[in-house]
Parts: sequence; C-alpha cells; structure tokens
Amino acid sequence: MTGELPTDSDSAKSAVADRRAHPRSKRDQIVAAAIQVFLENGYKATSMNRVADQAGVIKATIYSHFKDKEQLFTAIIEELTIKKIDLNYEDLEPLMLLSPDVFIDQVSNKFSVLMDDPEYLKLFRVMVGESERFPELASIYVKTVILRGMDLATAYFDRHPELNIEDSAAMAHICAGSFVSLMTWQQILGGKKLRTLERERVTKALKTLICGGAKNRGKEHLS
Amino acid sequence: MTGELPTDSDSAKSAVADRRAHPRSKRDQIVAAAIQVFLENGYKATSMNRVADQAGVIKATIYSHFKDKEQLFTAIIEELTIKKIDLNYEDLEPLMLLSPDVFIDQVSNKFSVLMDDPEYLKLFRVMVGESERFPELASIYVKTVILRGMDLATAYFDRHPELNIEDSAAMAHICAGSFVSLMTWQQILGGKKLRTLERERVTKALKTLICGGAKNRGKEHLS
DNA sequence: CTGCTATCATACCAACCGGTATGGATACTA
DNA sequence: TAGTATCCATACCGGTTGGTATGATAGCAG
Repeated sequence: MTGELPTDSDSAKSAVADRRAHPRSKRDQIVAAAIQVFLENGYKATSMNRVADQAGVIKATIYSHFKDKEQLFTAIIEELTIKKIDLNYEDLEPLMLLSPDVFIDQVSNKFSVLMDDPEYLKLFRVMVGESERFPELASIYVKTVILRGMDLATAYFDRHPELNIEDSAAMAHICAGSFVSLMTWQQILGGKKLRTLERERVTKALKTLICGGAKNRGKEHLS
Repeated sequence: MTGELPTDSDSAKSAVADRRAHPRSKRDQIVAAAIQVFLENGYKATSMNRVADQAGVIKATIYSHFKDKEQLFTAIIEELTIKKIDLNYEDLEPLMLLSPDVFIDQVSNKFSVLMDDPEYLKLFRVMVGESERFPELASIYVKTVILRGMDLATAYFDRHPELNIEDSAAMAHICAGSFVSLMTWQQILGGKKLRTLERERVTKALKTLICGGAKNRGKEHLS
C-alpha cells in the first residue's frame, strides 16, 4: 500500500533525521507499536495516544495510515495471525511419513514453541477476549491456526490405518486440544504457579494412548 | 429469590416506593446488573453508568456498597466462579464407582451443560481476557474450576488400575482439556460456524482410547 | 415526633477518549 | 529554487470515564 522505495542515499543529518533514518517506514513503526500495546491491553483499554507514544510518532500520523482504531486493530491482528502461522506450517507435509510416536513428539514440540512465546500467548488471550466484539477476526484465527493444525493431524491419522482410529478428526482434536488447553490453564490463566503439569507428561500419555492400544481398538464391545 | 416478607400493610404509596418494595436488597440488584454488563463487555469496556442504569439504581448507590469499579468486578467474578461451580461439583463423589465408559459419559455431560450455558461461556471469555490484569481472579478460577475437575478425574483413574494408566493426572488433563478446548474453539471463537465437531464424537473417541486399549498398555516398548 | 440510614435526582469534577485542524519543519523531486 | 508530500508539535473538539458532592425524600427505630 505505502511506498517501498527505500531511502538509500541518505545519511543522518539532524537528530530528528537520525531517528527517521533506520526504521523501514512509519507504517511499520506504527504496526510494531500497535502490536505491543494491543496485545498487552486488549482493544478497549488501548489508547491511540499510547500507541503513538510507543511508536515515537504523532497521533495524526497513525490516522494517515489507518482510518480507525478499529481498522488498526483489525490490521495488526490479521497480520499477526497470518504471519505467525504461515511461518509455522509451511514444511510440515513430510511429517506424514513419520511413525506415530515421532509425529506426536513433533506436534508437541510445535506447541512448545507457541507456549513459550509470550507474543503468541498474548495473541491468544486477546483473541478469546475480543472474540465477541470482533467475530470476523476470531474466524480468521480459527481458519488460519486451529483448522489448519487439525487438518494436518486428521490427514496423518487418515493415512495411518494401522492405528485403528475410527474418527480421525475427533482424534486430531484430542491431540491438539490437549496442548491448547494445557497452554490455557497453565500459562494464560497462570495455573502453573498453583500446580505444574509438564507438557512432556501430556505428550507421553498421548503417545501411550494412541500407540499402545492400537491393536485392541475396534475389536470388542461396540458401545 | 426476591424477598419473601410480603408487603402486607402497605399499598403502593408512590411510584418510587413501589419499586423499592420487593427486591431483596440494593446490593443484590447491583450485583446482578454488574454480572450482566461485565460478562458482556469485559472490564474496561464496562461503564459504571451502564451498570447503574441496568440495576435501576443511582451511581452513588453502587459506590456506597463497593469501593471501586475494580472491587465490584472482583466481587462479582469471585461470587460467580464459586457459585457456579459449587453447584456443579457437590454430588460427584459416587462417580468413582462407575465403569469407565459411563464415567466419561458423565464428564461429557457435565461439560455439555457448561458449553450450552451462555453465562458460563462469557465468564470463561472474560476470565481469559482479563487474566493478565486480574491474576488473582484467574487463580481463583483455576483453583475452583479447573483443578477441582482435574482432581476428580485423577482420583477416578487412580482407583481404576485395570485401565493401565501410567500418569493419571496427565490422563485427567487430556479428558478435561479435550472438552475445554472444544468449547473454546467451537463456541467462544465461533468455530462451529466454520466446522462443526460434535461433543459426542470427542466423547466416543475418548472412550475408545481409554477403554479400548487398556490391556495392551504398558506391555510393549518403554519409550 | 425525632433522628438515622439508605436511596433518590442532579449536577459536577478532572482526566482521558477517539479523532481533527493548523501551521511549521524536513526531505525528496524536478 | 520551487514544489510536493510527509511528519512534527500543539492545541483543540465533543463525548465519556470513574468518582464525588449536595440536598431532597422516604422508611424505620426510638
């Protein structure tokens, strides 16, 4: 949208120009600041003044790049959602060939990265907190993050009939949901200060569940 | 709920006195209104004026019962958390004797009630959304709601060694977490409009996982 | 009837909100 | 050098916020 011609031939002239020299463009400055402030405080508790201060920019500059507070919020959440995930899900196709044990380990490790990323935790918190006022954003999040991961795990279970899994989508949900809920109550709700449950224990229990009983499933008692 | 001493000897004197006759106390009126408004809008987006209007009460009356906006919020969230749960977990001890299939069904049904209760969904949303600004409230929620349910399921698995469950707490988390995460992305984030995953499918998959492979678990390959 | 307490209605406060206007400084373009 | 576009600083706008003050009205206990 905004011009990308980089400022190549300029050197720092005045103290003001110095600060204006390195950052890519004002828009990027604003976006970076908005991400920080919105993720920290949520939508309503974030003031445009604070975003402007954080960005080292005057308020009018923000409004020359974004129409609204709402549009700014929407823009940064969309960008954040899509960026964070496209980076995480691009090379996961070969995972299909892994053994179940290793596959679950890989899934667990992916979640480990998310659970220890403060920015992702904040995004999740804001997403849930504002999901009623910004349902379209929540939909983007579900599509980009949740369904994508679910589909991947579903596909894996579909291609591994030796696991005797009847409902691959439900199983994919159980796997992913175990980690998501772990993140929710341990990290976001601060439960790990009250009782720690290590991700590794959940991972191991899942592996035992899925791999350990494969042979016996489906043989006995149709509920 | 509202007052039982009937207003016997008085007839409607003024229009104001009429409205003051039946409700228990002003405080209950305020709390009820605050619950509604706070759960709908979150902390920052809730104005004391709106709470007062909703309660049919003047703003100063609120401040004669509660010191702060913050204290009012804290009070209603605490009350809501404790009330909602004490009601749900009082008679669950005999569940220990049920068969695994039936136990999981019962757990699933308990979650069904929560997932279809709009007030509980809102409470969860607000809880997550405000968990950074009100960490003590989040702790209360974890202790009262999450750990309680986890402990119950953990105890169940501990008393059922025939299931061959190595880590009962991790297993309890997987069960509960599957339902919590289902609620999160289906109901709260609105994902059910994009893809429906019925609670029954998750329940069935869990039962198959836990009961179906009990015999084979622990026999082979110590990872 | 006399206080006392609780609530009423209204008005007010300083602070902040999202958003705009003005007018000067800076930089690149030509 | 003149022009154009961006961003700066500041100040302003109407509206809303959390919270308070005042003074009237009602119910109740003595």
